[in-house]
Amino acid sequence: MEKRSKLELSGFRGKVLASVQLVPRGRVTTYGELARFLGCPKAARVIGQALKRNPRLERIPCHRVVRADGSLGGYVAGLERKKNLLIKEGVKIRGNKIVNFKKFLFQFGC
DNA sequence: TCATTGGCTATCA
DNA sequence: CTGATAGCCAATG
Repeated sequence: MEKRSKLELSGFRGKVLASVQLVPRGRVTTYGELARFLGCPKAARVIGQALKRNPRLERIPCHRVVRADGSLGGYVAGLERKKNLLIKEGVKIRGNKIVNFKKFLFQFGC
């Protein structure tokens, strides 16, 4: 085992954070897709934990991560904040869900 | 070991 | 279509 910097996080969290950073602006991903990409499709909940436990909120675009059905899910800084950011990126939102969500969905390995 | 969690799927109104 | 509800499952602390 190599020694890791303090900024490096343990397995799952680190993977999640790294993967989220791969999501370009104007696109969104889901916890489930992330989990599947990491190899644990059922670990979607842990993805959320990792995102909320991120080392730096500004560094991780957690606002680009939403639920599988397009609902915003949750956000440390408040759902309104997340909504606002997504709209700013060009995502249309109705209520607490994304319109044409699949259209903005970013898939890993594709 | 237990409790917690920013979820997922399925089902119903 | 939207929303509300019920089980499930896996990592973190």
